Amino acid sequence: MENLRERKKQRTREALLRAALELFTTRGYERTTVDDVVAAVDVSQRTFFRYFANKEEAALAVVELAVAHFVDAVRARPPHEAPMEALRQAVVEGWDSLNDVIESVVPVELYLRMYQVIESTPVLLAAHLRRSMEIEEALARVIAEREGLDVEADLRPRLVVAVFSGVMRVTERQWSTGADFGLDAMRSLTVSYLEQVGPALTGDWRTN
Amino acid sequence: MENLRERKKQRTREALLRAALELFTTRGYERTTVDDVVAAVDVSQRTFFRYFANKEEAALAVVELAVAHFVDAVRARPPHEAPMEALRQAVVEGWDSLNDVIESVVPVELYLRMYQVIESTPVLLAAHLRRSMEIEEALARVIAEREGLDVEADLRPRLVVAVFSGVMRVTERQWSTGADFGLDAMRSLTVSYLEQVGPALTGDWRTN
DNA sequence: TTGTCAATTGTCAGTGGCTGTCATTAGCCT
DNA sequence: AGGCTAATGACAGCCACTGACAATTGACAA
Repeated sequence: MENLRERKKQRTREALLRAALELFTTRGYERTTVDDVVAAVDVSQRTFFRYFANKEEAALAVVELAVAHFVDAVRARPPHEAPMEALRQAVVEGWDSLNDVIESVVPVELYLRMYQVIESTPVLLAAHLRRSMEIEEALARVIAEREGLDVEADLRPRLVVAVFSGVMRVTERQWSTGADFGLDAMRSLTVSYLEQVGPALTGDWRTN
Repeated sequence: MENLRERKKQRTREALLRAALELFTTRGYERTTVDDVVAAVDVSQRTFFRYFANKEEAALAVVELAVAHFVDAVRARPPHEAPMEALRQAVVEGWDSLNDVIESVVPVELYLRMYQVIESTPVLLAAHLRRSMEIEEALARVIAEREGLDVEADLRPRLVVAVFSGVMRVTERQWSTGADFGLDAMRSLTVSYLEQVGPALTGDWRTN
């Protein structure tokens, strides 16, 4: 952010993002045209598509931030932790700092509302899931490196990550459709869901 | 298929599907326009959109068939089996009959090629993943009913299904990018991946 | 068989996402 | 100040998709 030029670009991007999020969360994603967004910022439509590859990208930009934060948290975990435990801890502890990370870009409240829009808009949910798959691949490589394994040769890294992500997705969904929709609620939900994974996989559901 | 009218509709739909699949698998999904497809069948573009909600739906139609077959297989599992085992058996055994199910609509070879197109086309992969989520919800309800539980109250049904689906997705990906791309290869891959889930979740990766 | 009704299809016009191209503007640097 | 380059705008065009209405075609009874 040395140049005036750079600062201006930054400001344009942020303005577009804010306007998009505001419109998406109020009017809905589908019922908001790109023209609506650019009109609010007073730039040409072409400019929008120079900052965002497509409409989806603008909608998912904030989530991307949170995701990157989580991946970093996993990388920062002490190497002696077992893979599953490292993932679990990264989520639980990463939640504390997440608030600040998001707030530095947009109001957390806007982030939360956008999350609900994503979960309830088919095309956005689809894009979100695909992106999650890419993250899974990245996480698998992190885990593999921690354990000194080859991702291509050993199935386990991708498997733990897949299982973990599966649980997280169920949690997310429950969270986004539930009553208590805040960051704290998400953390406690995460913990209780992860606790139930073991029991759910064992054969005897009747004994407890 | 009583009426001539009904038969004609059926034929039009099949013709569109075949043409679409053929073009998607040879020219690629993105580089095939709907106009290309309708030109091959000689109907209006509007007609295409009367049979398929969108371009994606045509691309995913065959996979949908396989998915439905699998869900039925789960429903048919004996009630005394543990949830995870029922899911596992449904996949493994369902594979035998899958060949016939698919062949009754399109050549299996076309199905397999289409599968690779889906996995390698971002927008199709995204749509496929979203659809998988809906299937997961359906499966969770099946499992819950088998066990006499309330899906909303007990977390475990959704959790097993999520874990299982996560593993299946990893398997699919490996399969679609691997060398041996046939139905038999998929079954053996599935088995070996599911065997590794247990080991992957335990903490001690070094002891075996 | 024919006439009427309903379902299927075609045509057309239009919207919205997205891209390539080229001219214009605006910050940068000597 | 003036030339260079990056950012933007303006415009034309492609493609997916939709609504509306007219034309066609099978169904079915008189």
